[in-house]
Amino acid sequence: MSPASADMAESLRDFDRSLPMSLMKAREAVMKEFIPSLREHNLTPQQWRVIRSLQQHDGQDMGSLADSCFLLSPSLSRIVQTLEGRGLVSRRGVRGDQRRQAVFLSTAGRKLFALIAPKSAERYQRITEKFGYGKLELLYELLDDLVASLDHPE
Amino acid sequence: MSPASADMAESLRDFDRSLPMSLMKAREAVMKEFIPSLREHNLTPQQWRVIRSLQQHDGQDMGSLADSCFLLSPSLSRIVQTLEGRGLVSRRGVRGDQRRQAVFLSTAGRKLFALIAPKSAERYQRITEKFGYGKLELLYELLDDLVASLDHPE
DNA sequence: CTAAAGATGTTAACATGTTAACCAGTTTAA
DNA sequence: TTAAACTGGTTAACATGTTAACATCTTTAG
Repeated sequence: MSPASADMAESLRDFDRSLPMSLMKAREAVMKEFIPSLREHNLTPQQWRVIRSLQQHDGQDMGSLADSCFLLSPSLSRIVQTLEGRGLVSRRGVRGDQRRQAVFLSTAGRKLFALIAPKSAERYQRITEKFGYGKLELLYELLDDLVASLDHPE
Repeated sequence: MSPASADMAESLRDFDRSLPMSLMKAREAVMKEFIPSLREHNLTPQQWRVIRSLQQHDGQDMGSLADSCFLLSPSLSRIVQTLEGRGLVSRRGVRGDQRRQAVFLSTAGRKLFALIAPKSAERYQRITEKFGYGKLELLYELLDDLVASLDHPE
């Protein structure tokens, strides 16, 4: 093997220690706690994010819903269509701007939220206990800090 | 609004503060630093993970490759097929066990790695500087710790 | 007022995530 | 030894991630 390629291999972090990888693994581990109860109700994590967001602010348009759920518009379009097909949400044009569509949680959607939310809260509680409240807060801070550091390239 | 649903909404963390969400946002922010240089060479982050892993341990079989890249087998199957089609990797049956396929980086694959790796290392360097080495190490520790906490449910 | 620019969403196309089903080769146990 | 169980890997089907193209409606510049 040439010295050049050996040097380059070493200049990269160990494979199992790359930052995106570690963040992904942590996210997977956390999600694993929530996904089973969502699957019982045939919901994906993304669909659940949309429902949760609507529960807090009903009638958001697609744009703000995409922002609050951290989803790209194409994904959100499909997800809302699916939820609409299942009767969990409905849409209505916004008067005054015919481009906008406001999305509303249906009664069935609200019922489903009420069914899942307690379990979800319980899982959070368990994670907080297992990991430690202080460390969890520290982790949130570091993550926010990291995003802020990278958001301002100048 | 009924008191019950209000309570449930409050019992969940603020929407923009859920743990999987924060981890995902941080990962997105970090990936944003690397994706452009990968896209210049028509590589996805996952394809790059496979190439990096092979650069370190050439000739891994699909199973260990999936483990080291943190990919599920179906995803890896497709990715290796794509890379094979582009002539970046090749496969060979393992003598002694006709189920296993060993994957090797081709000369073209090694060349591509050598082209991208320095930029990638440079990005890591920039991230470390912007965020701070100490905080980065602390973050790694917390993430590992979190995964370990959740891996042992008992 | 009207054409250009901008905003809001959707569709298309391709890659990955995820679960289940499946196939072929290997190991194990009766 | 041979059928059952296991292992390594692929394929299928559906949902999402991602970029680009597009259709509409709205605003704005001239």
